[in-house]
Amino acid sequence: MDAYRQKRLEARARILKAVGNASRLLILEELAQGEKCVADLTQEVGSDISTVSKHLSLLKAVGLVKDDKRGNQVFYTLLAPCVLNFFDCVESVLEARVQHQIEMIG
Amino acid sequence: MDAYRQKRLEARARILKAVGNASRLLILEELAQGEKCVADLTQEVGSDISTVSKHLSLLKAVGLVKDDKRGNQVFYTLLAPCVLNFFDCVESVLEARVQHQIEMIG
DNA sequence: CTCCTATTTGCAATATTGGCCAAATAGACA
DNA sequence: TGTCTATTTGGCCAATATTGCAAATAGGAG
Repeated sequence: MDAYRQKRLEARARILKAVGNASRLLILEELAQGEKCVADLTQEVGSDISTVSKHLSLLKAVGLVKDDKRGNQVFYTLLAPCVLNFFDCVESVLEARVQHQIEMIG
Repeated sequence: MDAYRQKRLEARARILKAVGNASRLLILEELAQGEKCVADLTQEVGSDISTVSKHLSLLKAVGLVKDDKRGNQVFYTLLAPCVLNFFDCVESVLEARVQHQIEMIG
């Protein structure tokens, strides 16, 4: 495999890995409704605020969200609405698997 | 957050996590062209065949691929063509980030 | 059955992740 | 300036993930 393909795969994997975590998935779902500050998201996620902050900085690093500092709060915005399509696809995979399991039983 | 939402997020995250790995991403790209056996995929990935086999069993466990044993070979097939849309979305995120960096420089 | 090939599984080493706590930073406001 | 609030960063630990090697398994051919 050539080095270019390798780099491209790694770049893609980095983004997908960022989405592949329950807490970050929740954050993305929340941000899909509109911008929110770290404290609000922390309320939803239920982890320590420092943990949520790190999740957000990872999402920002891969380009999925952007931040906007206003006063002493930081508001995060979803930059890639297409991640919502991810969710649909993933949902269909889940349903297909359930269907498959039903067939195995029956 | 209610327990149902938690479970749903974890199930989704499990699938997305499976995609968020360069080797598995390569495997999925290869399988998008049609079914392949473990040895063929190993050739592409460049890791040990046991490693590739483990990647495949993970992809199968989350329902993204299925396997079909024929003779002494095992052929894997992509079950969720919609993951290809992931790739488009991820690509657009990558491009947007590059664009953003250009703006920062300029 | 024996041998050969393809794949999977078990194990151990190493790397990465996710979490909390504590400390540092940044901004608002007196 | 000092204090309060919001967020980020650094350190650390436990849990999980990734990998390769070696051994086990499964199927085809002689």
